[in-house]
Amino acid sequence: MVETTGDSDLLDLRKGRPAAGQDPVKRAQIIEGARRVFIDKGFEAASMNDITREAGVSKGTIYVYFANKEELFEALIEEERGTIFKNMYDVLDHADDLRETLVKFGKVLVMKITSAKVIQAQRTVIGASDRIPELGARFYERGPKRGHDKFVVFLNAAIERGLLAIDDVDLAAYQFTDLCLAGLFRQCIFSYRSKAPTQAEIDHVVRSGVNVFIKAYGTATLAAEEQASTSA
Amino acid sequence: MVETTGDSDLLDLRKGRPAAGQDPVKRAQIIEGARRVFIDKGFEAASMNDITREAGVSKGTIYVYFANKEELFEALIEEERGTIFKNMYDVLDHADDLRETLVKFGKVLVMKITSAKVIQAQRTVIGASDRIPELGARFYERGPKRGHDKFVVFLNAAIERGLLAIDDVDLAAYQFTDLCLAGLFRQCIFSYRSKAPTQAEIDHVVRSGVNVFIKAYGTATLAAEEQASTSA
DNA sequence: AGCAAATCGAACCGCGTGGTTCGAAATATT
DNA sequence: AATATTTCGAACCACGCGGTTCGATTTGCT
Repeated sequence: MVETTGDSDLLDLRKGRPAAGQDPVKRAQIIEGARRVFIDKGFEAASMNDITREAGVSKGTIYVYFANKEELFEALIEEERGTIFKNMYDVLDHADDLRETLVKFGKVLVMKITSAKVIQAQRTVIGASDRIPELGARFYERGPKRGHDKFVVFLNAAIERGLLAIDDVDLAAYQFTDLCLAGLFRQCIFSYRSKAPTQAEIDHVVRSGVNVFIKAYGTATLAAEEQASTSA
Repeated sequence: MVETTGDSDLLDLRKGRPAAGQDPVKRAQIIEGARRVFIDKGFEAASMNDITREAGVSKGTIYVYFANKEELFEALIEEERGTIFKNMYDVLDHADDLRETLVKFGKVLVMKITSAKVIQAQRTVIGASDRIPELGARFYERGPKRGHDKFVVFLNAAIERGLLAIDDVDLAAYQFTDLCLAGLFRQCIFSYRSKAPTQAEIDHVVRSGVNVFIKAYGTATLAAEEQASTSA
């Protein structure tokens, strides 16, 4: 209702000095408090006073660093996204045996995405996506989508090596991801599972997923290579 | 806090006439209002006054039918679940060509699950699942899970007919579902797609998913049958 | 028409909301 | 030590919250 944003923008332009709130430590401290509150209460149920309490920072100070609740929430999600997807796709860079690389990649992927922390974060984002669609879109685009693109590159390389034969690589990449997550993601996100899948479960699902994927897209060349390595 | 449920149950037994709040029309009217408000604002942001307004029913009356906000919300979700999954698995009963049955099933599944309405409902449930895990669990159990079980039965029948060879049928059922949804569900739920997938997209993804599934689990018998029908 | 049941609608409760302000206190910088 | 910058913390705002109550009104049945 109140047009404070426009005013402060004008103030920012008035001087070169950007108002205040530039201490990264304080900023991190606020976001850390915000994380605890937002993640376990959701966007709507969370109150700025809760965050104030949890962060150990005065309300006034928070409003120096973040214009409003929504902006603080977005900053938090941006950070969460970063830590979640960091290093997730490193396995793809090691030119290993194709099957084993897929298995390793699948495991990392499933383990991260279905971990209790990440599921909770995703729930928060999904819940907020209804009222702030751009937030969910940005999360997906800079998170899962970016990883998907890296995986497409990986698949194309495997195709070039004659190991895979895929007509729609983009779709195949999605298929692989969802084969690895088969059932697990939906179960976790709906709280049907109260706990994250065990390592054994993940192993089983991922290995089976890789089998399906290779049976569908693996070439004779790949089969020959695998035959050779097992008989060796 | 207030034990109205137990009391009214006693009252119900006392006379043939059920205490109050038993008019299914009024009840439906309240739930319809609740639907509009809950679905587009989420559980927390929705207010009972909003629902009162939207349903055209007085606050007092609502509290005759539902003990509190949470109970009303649960009743709504229960209803939504029912309408969403109704008739979704009918295609499985028609003993058709296996491949075409899978395609039909996949299409219905994806179309329903990724429709704007259903996505919005799922977001609401997921968002609320953080604070009311049993709600999400119940939704999943009586919705997706129930359908999954039906599909497992279908797959077992196909195995018995010698058309498929599957070691872990339960897992394979999840794999099929997620192959059909490849990428789409996550994109929709995170608002990365602002609109539901087109019919053409669904066709493409489902057909590809079925191909992968059959390449992985189809038997020589199935291949021979398909060969025969195409050459006929 | 008469009666009992259901519904309405408004008021009340205590409390917390997000947002904003501002002087006092603490902290850095010179 | 003096100064400039941040942070604190409390107060204030108008408002809506979920929940509950209750007398007046409407409704439906006999």
